[in-house]
Amino acid sequence: MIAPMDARRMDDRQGSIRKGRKFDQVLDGARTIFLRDGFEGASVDDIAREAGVSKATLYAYFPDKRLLFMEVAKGECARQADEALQVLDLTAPPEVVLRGAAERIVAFLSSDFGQKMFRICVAESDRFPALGQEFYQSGPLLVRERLADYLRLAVGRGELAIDDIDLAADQFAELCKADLHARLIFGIAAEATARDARRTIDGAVEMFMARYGMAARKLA
Amino acid sequence: MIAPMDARRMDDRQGSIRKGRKFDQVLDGARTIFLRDGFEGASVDDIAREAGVSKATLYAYFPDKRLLFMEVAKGECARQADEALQVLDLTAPPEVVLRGAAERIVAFLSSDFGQKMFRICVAESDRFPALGQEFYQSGPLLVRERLADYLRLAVGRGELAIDDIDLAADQFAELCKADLHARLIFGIAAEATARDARRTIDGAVEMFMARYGMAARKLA
DNA sequence: CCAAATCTAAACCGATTGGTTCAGATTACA
DNA sequence: TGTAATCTGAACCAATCGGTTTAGATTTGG
Repeated sequence: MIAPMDARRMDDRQGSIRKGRKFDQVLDGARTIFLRDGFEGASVDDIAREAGVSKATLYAYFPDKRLLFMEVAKGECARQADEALQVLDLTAPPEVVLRGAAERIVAFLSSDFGQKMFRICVAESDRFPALGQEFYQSGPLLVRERLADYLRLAVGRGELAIDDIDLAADQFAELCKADLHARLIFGIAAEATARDARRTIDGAVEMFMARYGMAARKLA
Repeated sequence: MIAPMDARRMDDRQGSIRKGRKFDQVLDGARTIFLRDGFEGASVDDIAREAGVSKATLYAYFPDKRLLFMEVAKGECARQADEALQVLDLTAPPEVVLRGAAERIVAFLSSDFGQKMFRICVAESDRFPALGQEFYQSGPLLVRERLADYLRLAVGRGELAIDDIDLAADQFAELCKADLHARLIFGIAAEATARDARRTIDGAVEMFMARYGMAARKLA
């Protein structure tokens, strides 16, 4: 039951709203409960209990439930994005880079955190617009931008032929969901088997290369 | 304020649980409120008021809120699916058939109903598993099956070359979401412009044909 | 026209919620 | 040490919720 709060004691404490010493406890507890029960489903009392903090303290840090959730979501998405899209050798052939990217995307979609956060943000994003936008920007949009950066690189190298880079990036990300995402999100499958993942990833890479690889250009 | 309840007075009244004359009123009211407020967000009192019916009557038809929502979702999804995937000339060239299918898929994703139902089902599908499964079966799965049927046809005709038909169908459906679905779902864009829709649809058809069209086979 | 089926309105229940308040304990800091 | 900041715990609030009950009105069909 010991929360892993290692290297984040005095880092991102810029213009935030914290005042005291139990800031991290609150955030950790909130993350646990929100991920377990969703946004509406999570009660503030539960969060305070899990955090080992009085409700008064919690409300001293975060003026309301939404702000608290936003903070949790923001931090966690940034963390996931950082540690996911780091170690990719962008000089490798497109098939290799794309496969690596696909593996990371699939891993995120399949993860417990990815699924629950997606669910919550989708659910709440019309009565709570700021949340949807925040998630979109630090999720799908970020992935698209990184992918687009690489695609531009590969096009410059003559490895790929793409006119609408943004569209291509979105298409690839979307292909990585095929058959997997819906089954997970709607609870048809509890988790993605390695076989399913491989099938989707292979399919995505092959399709992308068929469309944008240089081999196809011989026909044009 | 007159609900359009035309040709469904004495049709699907098989083994259901109705007893009286205000069945349709309840369902119509429930649909309105559920679509406006979501599942958790909708209060049974609101539904009864909108339906012009007492709460006691409502509970005489539907033992609880979930059953009521399931009935609404089931009926509405079936209706949408029927009227959407009907008028397609399957003998036309693949580019044409696929474009037609893509247009319908995009239209559904962009529709108010499509968005709200998706949101609700995603949100509720882990604390309410039957709902997620019901939606998956009468939504994504149904689309995939119809698409797969057509693809098999086209492959038999020698117009396409596909080994994993189910995967191809999923890929196509997924490509139709590129850049559109996320922006709508997370409230970045209020609605899809005709230009955006065309871009996504063209992109999906071109990519699919590049991968599975007969032209590509010349290389293998 | 009467009796059975259906519907109504409103009161009611127990539970839960997000959020507030406050007197007093604990901590940090100088 | 002393004082200011921080934290506690529990009581409290108003509101909302899904669902039940009941006594009586309305409709239906024979």
